[in-house]
Amino acid sequence: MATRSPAHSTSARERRAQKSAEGPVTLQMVADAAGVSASTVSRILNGTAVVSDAKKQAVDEAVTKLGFVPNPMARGLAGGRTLSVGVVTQAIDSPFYGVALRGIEDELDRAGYSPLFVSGHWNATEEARCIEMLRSRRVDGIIVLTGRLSDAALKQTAKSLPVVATGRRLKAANLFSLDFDNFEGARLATEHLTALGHQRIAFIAGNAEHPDANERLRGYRAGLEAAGIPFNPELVAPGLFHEESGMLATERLLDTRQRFTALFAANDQMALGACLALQRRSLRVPQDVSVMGFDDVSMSRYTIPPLSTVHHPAYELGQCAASAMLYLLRGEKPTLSLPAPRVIARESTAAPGTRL
Amino acid sequence: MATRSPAHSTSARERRAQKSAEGPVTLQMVADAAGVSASTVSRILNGTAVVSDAKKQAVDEAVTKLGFVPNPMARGLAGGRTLSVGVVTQAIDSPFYGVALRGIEDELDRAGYSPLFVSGHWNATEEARCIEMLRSRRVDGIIVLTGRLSDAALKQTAKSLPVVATGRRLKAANLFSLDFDNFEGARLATEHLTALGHQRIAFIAGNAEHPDANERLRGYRAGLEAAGIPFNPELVAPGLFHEESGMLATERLLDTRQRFTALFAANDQMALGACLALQRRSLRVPQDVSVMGFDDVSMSRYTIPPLSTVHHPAYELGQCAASAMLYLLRGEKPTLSLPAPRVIARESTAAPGTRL
DNA sequence: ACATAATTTGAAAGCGCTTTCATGCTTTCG
DNA sequence: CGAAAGCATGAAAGCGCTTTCAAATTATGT
Repeated sequence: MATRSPAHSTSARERRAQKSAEGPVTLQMVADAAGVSASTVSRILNGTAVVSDAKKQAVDEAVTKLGFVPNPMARGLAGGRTLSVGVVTQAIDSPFYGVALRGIEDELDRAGYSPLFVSGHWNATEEARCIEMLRSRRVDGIIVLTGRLSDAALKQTAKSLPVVATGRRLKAANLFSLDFDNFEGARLATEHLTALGHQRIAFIAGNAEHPDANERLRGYRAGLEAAGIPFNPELVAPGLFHEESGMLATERLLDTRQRFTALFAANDQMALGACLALQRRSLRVPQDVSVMGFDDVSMSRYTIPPLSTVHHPAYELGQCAASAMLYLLRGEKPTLSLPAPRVIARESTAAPGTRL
Repeated sequence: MATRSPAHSTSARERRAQKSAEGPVTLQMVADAAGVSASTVSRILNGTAVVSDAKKQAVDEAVTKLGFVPNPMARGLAGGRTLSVGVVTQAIDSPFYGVALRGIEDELDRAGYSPLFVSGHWNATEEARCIEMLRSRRVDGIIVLTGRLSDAALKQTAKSLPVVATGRRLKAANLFSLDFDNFEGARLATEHLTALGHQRIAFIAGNAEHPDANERLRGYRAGLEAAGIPFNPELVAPGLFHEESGMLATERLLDTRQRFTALFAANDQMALGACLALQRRSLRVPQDVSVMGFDDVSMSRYTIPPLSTVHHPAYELGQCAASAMLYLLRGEKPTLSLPAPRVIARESTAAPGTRL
């Protein structure tokens, strides 16, 4: 480590001063302290080669004594890895995806990786921008939580970077996809309702461009069919996956004067909005109409009444995605799958009593 | 850029091949393409020095033509900056902090910075670990959203890195703190209740170690006092800021047989739990007891009944914090403050009617 | 016009780490 | 016992960029 010539040492001096104060300990310093070469320290730290126990000991001591922490940027620059994985989420403040992010964070952390979260806001263009940004930050891999990006685009990025995508079902090298069985979940939910005796079940659909939304609609129809109930398009209203839209959809449904004794919303947030709309019309849940949600967002246990819903394992989803990424990064092929959907019957559903 | 000796070019060749395939374009490549030196390109990119228009033109063209994206790691290593700021949040999936994170993300993004989120889980030790981790990643600054870390620790960190902290009020060089007026918010909420005619107002407190919690309790007492209502410790129950604890606290309150016509919870989540507990005891909100929350989490508009609460500007909080960090990074002194608290009267509060 | 100051620009030295490559060693075997 | 092998280790070459330093060029002063 050559010292700069004293003539123009202004910044050099500053930096040095900072260093002696409490500044970054470098590999070289550790090497000096342990009386070995930098290469050896690096080798020990990474377990890249066999090193005599004596030196290993000395280095370990020096590391703890100096409190050495490798500089990830230098490491990344030199080694081509950053120990960070990009996560494209849609909205960091979504009650559902938020917990998935926590799952990712926890799992990645265990392996010494750090997540880099960026939000695509359900917008393909923005998602593409996010991915570009993550690449420029040289993340080691990318996890895409659902979103609107085309499968082709995903496969394309998988050509240069391991990719894990949720909410899709696609096969490609270097790409692992993880899909929750939305169809089955919705079918189960519908079955729960028909088993209770409901015949006229309304449905609030999700955003049509959203892959999950269509699966859930399909599941609803399948559930109906299994119970021998004809599908009535007048009983389904479009929604946007948020409370407000659930409320509006319910009002619209009510206005059509179609009768229904149960209402199944494609997610909990819309179900919540639906409950409010129902209440405003003096309809009681579940006595007058049963309401069923989907996702089992944490808050659903505490709504009034507590919402019956389909459990969608968000945390596990995040964990699995992260875990799969870790496999990919190690060059292995992940073989993971999500828990099957199951309905959580709480108090918003009951056998049809009073009719609408 | 010297080429390695052909003898051991295996990896070099691979890398080169990858490069020509679609790989990372380097500064040097741009320089070559534009017929200038790397230094010049760097200068142009960073606006570090005056460069002739002709060269600037040529470089700009080369950059867009090759689609050059600077490698942030190299940049960080060389320049000592990473264009990233660490954000220690408490739980990435919190309904309140989630939107603050979005505010941070948006604001930082505007300036070309990226946030690095880590969760401290309301645990001082973990927060310290997070900060350590962020330092090791060489973030340019750290934003700490409330949390349990000691002020001293924060000041210490500020000695080597700009720090913006929310939920505190402390002065130090290189450190900016941003505090929402929880006291005033709680006072206002209580005032809202007393103005409605409530005399017996119960309070569900937050976690005692949480700074905000105490301020809110103080505000409650101040509000009571202003209305000439004596403070009754029997009417306050401790909570943990989540739904379950709100529910339990309410049950405990009900069990003491203390009468109250209104219930003020230190946050919306607990208020929600309280509503559920009340409902289970066949107490109607607001006819039998008015319920007031705090935070105005997005979901509160849609609870049954829609929750009266104090608006806590989470998004703005995030934005301000990020903006302040940007100032600090530029070496300027931020002068920002948060909007004042205001109560949002919805349907969970009303004049006392039936008594308990 | 000539010397001197002011500009632009390139060469080169790092930033802190990984990874060859080469070098002394110790080991093994004919 | 000497040659071929095997090991642990260090020196040095980058990774892609920023920033000095000095050289080259141009503008300025007398």
